Amino acid sequence: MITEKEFLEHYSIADYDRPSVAADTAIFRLSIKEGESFRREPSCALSLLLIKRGEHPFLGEWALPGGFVRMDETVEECALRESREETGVLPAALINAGVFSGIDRDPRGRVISNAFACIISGGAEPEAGSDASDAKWFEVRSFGTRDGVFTAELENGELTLALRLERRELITGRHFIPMGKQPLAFDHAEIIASALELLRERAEDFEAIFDFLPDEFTLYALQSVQEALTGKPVSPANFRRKTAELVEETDALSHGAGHRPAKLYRKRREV
Amino acid sequence: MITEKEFLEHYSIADYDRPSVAADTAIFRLSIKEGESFRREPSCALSLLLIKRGEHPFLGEWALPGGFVRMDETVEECALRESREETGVLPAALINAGVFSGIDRDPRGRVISNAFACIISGGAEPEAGSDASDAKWFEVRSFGTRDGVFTAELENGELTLALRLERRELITGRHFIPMGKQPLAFDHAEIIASALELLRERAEDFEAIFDFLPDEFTLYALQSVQEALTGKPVSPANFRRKTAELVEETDALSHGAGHRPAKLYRKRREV
DNA sequence: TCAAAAGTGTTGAGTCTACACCCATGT
DNA sequence: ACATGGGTGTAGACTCAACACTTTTGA
Repeated sequence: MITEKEFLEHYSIADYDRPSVAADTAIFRLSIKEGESFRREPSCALSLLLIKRGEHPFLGEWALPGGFVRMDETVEECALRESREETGVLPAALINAGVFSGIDRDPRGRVISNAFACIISGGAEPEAGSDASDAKWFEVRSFGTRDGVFTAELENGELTLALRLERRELITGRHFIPMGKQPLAFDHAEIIASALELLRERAEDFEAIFDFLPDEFTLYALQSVQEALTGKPVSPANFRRKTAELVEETDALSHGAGHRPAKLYRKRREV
Repeated sequence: MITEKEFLEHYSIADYDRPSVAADTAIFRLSIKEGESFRREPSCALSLLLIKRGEHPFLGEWALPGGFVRMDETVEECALRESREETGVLPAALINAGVFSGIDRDPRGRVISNAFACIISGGAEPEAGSDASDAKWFEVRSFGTRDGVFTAELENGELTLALRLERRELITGRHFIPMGKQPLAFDHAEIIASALELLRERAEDFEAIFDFLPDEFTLYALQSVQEALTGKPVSPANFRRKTAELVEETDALSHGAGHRPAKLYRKRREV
């Protein structure tokens, strides 16, 4: 009987065939649309960062930022790194959106991808950031599942990408199956569908919405985030009550809009 | 400019360092404990399948069933295969429990593991199945998080494995950090903690509970499953009402217990 | 006969929705 | 002045936990 030390000395993991591992990131933030009048608060919309592929495969097509996991980083670290490389800042949250391991999902060979939804905090104007590159923010116009079909529209001012996938419940969980060719590289349409649905579920439970905002925010802003993610309007009075225990007041006030100043709130630390 | 076809002809994915990919499965089922009297319905407890490692590394320690993903199967197919190899049946459900990619989690080298919670339907007596092997069902005695510390006890009649991990909320999501050496190989204590917490969350939403039962079941059985997973007792009257829209009656009745027969129900197909 | 589960009804507490209403601001 | 968001109050609908109660069975 050999010891574990001896075993490991003779074991070579490279003797076995193995896939490559990547992390793909669906990076979300809010894009702010100026209000029509000096009184009206700016409204916000969910935006997703896509890059135009500059190399094969899928040259010239739109894709999620992603890359191979290095030998000295975890999958999460890889996703954080990718996200920072593309946006310049660390995301406020990273949500695991599942593994995508279809055998032919990458023409270069067997690549297993771990998908993440990344949230960038503090809204920004469209087209800010690394606009020199081929990265562009796409506004998520309307998305959701109806009659078992998930649809979404991603638009960037010049072009609109329309997604359409069948949503199916299998024993391995929820899956999205492309209905025809999708306007995205690899299986990224499926990843986006999963990430969007995940994000909406979280938003309905008041979970991911804080991550889109700075540390201090008005309740109106928080409500706008939830409405942007869920698509459902809520009455301000009721929203205020439902979030009452999730936030705490600060002394600061938000001045300068054409209406009564609002208290700034902070996310309440769990007890 | 070369075409995609030319690019792929010269691309060799094997030129890059890459990790191995595994799937680890936390396989759950219910174990039935006979009632004390002829009248009392048998009660049930959540059980988890562990195997005693017969080879290095972690020789002799308890671990989750798992193995490397083959080049011709997806991660989910691998998990289903593992699960079937150990139990002889296909699981009723497979729930993604996250990626575990710590750099030193496997002494053989870089191994990234995708974790799954698998549910085996139709309760069974303790020690049934492939008892010749080193696989054993461990009853999950009590588990949960209190004051930021997750604890669980896994017991198999002869021995008890006590888990104790710190639960921390990071920007990359929920993580469990072992408090001292855990009585399981690799990082499997962390995987088990994640899987158990996931399962409990689902059970609270009436989600995973159907998968533990045969197609037709009594409401009492369904309630027992939920109580076993959540640890919280419910009143039968209220449980019945809350599940009313999730199930549909069948014509069959459950006879032979020392009390009034119960209608058998089926899970309602979604509309 | 009787313990146990099957099932129904009810009551009171709490929650949520919708609406009405006043407040404070900056142009 | 006034549009706009900030913020409180409240009636009616709805939900839910708890408890009481009747029914049906097999040994």
